Amino acid sequence: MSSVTEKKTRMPSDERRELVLAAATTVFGDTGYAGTTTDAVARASGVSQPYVVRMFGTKEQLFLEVLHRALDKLDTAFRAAIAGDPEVGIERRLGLAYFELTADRGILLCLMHAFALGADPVIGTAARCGFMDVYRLLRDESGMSGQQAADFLAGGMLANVVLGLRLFDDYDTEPAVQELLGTVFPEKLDIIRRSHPPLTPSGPSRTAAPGR
Amino acid sequence: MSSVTEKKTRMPSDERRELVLAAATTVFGDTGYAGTTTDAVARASGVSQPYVVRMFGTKEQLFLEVLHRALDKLDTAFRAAIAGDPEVGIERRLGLAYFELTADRGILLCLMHAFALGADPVIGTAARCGFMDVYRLLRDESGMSGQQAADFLAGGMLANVVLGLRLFDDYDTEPAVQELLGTVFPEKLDIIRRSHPPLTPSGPSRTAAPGR
DNA sequence: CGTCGTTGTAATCATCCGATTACCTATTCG
DNA sequence: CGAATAGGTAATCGGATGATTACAACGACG
Repeated sequence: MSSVTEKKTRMPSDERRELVLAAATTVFGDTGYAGTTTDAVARASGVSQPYVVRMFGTKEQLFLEVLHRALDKLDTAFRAAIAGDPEVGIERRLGLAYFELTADRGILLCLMHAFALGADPVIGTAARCGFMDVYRLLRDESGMSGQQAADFLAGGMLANVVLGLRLFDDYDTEPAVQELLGTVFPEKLDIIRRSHPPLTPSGPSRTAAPGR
Repeated sequence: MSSVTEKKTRMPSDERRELVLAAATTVFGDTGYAGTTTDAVARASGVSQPYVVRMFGTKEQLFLEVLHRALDKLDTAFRAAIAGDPEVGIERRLGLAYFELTADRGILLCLMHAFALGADPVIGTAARCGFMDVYRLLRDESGMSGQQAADFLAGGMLANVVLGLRLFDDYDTEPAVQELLGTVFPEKLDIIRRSHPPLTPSGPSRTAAPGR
């Protein structure tokens, strides 16, 4: 079995940690917090299940790190947009920043899953704080009014739902889906579409790793 | 132990079934599909765990029934709003209908959970169909344009997130929360607030039932 | 009354899954 | 080199959980 990426030398642990976090983001995004097993994260990362647990201590803490990472990326993207070219309207700048985030489904889907778990004492608290931080960022540093910020957030939430529902999978067969997606993503629709290929029954094959 | 609702006579099974569905809606809303156990649903319903399974066959089928019930209530409420007083603008009529639905957190939260599970072959399919049915209803039978319908949906999604996050719990302590909620729920804010009391650490005590 | 379908439960099973333990291997440092 | 530390896995455990089975209580009907 000669994989192309076969390595004799060991990967630095920081790098491996980030790799696991990225894989965990994808898996948690697809199956939610309670619905994903640490083993699934391990397989998606190419490491063993006990190692995932030992790296993060707990599945809950792993999810919290995934959540913080996602919120960080959102924060970074929005701040860059706010500091961007003032010739372009702020809403469009933010919208384009959001579009770039959709390239990684997991980031936005993990946020949605967290936003639906407000009743959880730990995850809910973190999610509330993160959400309000985003709102405050939009309202206080983008020059938007509270109403504008809320409207922008609302559009983002609809976009998240569209991603979570995998509506793109029905784009070709459902006219109403085409119309809706056209208004939710008025720009770059074809690009987003290409980065969200339909889910084949067997799933888009990632690198296979032996089971538990 | 003389409970007030102590009954000698047996409850009709249709009624009991609806009771279990309502309880399941609340529990699934709080902890999501994968995160809730059939035992939790049973305890919230006051019946035994095996009975819940036997009534619905499978946890998955139970959730599907909960989902359909929620979509039905949404459909019914929106159709009533569409047929309502034309003196009032359609958006306000629909908004008020949505407000009434918030009285039962579970309905909207179950929808959100389902909307985030698009990758699930069974639940995802049902969720996509239900969501698009709602969109088509708004676009085709309310007189709204596709853009209006999408905007209304976006506002609804933000409202759902606000409910899922339990932002009302922080209303008194966070000024930004007050401002945001004021713009998300421009009407009846105090009424919604009263129907969404903060979650005490031990949880708002429902009727206790013996564990498994 | 007796029997039969319906409504419901207690006990239990088989599986899954997060976590722990014990162990192995690479790398660093004296 | 040789010991020590960090990176990593195989094996396994214990509890949770969805589902099944066997059985009990109720109620209608002859």
